[in-house]
Amino acid sequence: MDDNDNPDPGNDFSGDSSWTLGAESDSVYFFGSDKESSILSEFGWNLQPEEAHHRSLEPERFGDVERIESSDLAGRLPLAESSGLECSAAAAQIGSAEKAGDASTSNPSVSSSSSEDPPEKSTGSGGGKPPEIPSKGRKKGQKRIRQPRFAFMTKSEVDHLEDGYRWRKYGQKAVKNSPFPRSYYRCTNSKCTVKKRVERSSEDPSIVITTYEGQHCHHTVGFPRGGVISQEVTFDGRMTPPLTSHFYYPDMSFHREVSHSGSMAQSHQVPAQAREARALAEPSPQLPTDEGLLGDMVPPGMRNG
DNA sequence: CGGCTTTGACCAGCGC
DNA sequence: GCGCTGGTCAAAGCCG
Repeated sequence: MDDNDNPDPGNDFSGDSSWTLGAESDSVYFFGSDKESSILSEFGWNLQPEEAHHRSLEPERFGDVERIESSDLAGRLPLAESSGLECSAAAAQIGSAEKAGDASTSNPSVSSSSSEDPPEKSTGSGGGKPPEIPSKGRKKGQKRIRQPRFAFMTKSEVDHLEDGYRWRKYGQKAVKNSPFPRSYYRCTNSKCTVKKRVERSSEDPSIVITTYEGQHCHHTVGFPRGGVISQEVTFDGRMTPPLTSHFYYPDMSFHREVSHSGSMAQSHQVPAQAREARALAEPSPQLPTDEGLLGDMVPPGMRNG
């Protein structure tokens, strides 16, 4: 996208509103604009510039994350848990609400058009056909539909954090401006379209940036590999280091900072509105542990299990 | 043998 | 229109 030597426009705080606070974040938290301070303070956030900078990631990597205009905030916050939705339907429904500027949540293509649906692989496209068709799987002309994402940073020595779900790696790419490759994972559940990207921060190699896309439509499988809770907690058999993650919930429009010190229940600086939204979506602040790491991370609206 | 990772190639989107 | 980059595919190989 940008040149290596060219300072990332996203990192340029003097730039305009293209900069967003959350790595994955939304247009709500603008840097370098009046919007920023007003909205942040409205949410009860009181970020110092340095802190904000510290929290920020390279936005260019997350530019495709759903953006939520502040005016749309109220409508997006109570992204209710759609417990009854089918896997693909749930994903498609969410996906349909974004990307397109129209943001009309009533997309009739809900059940059929999600390009992220399993059929993409199993049926058509490159799947069973001999390499006759030049296109490698994706239907041509069909827009890739992005599902809501959220990202969080975790100080951890292991790249792939155990989160209770099983993932299949389907790709790895070198990323621009980073010596570390980015890995692409997909949920092994055939009906689940959730993906995640894992990469290390180029600025702080000890930080793992995990980006989830989509919504699980099933429960965790427990902790299959090793049977213990998240690797970073049990790493080396002890609770070291005290993990700190920064969460960015573009869809929820709030951020949460969690200290992993035994319990992950500590939340700081959660905007009041967001807390309200959370309260609406989840009856109990104490999530059942069978949700695994994700259970405590994923905003209620993004879970569907 | 099934599941998973690796890896090179392909494709779409975006900025210039 | 072109080039760059991110994202995905799928064949091949590895491993339990």
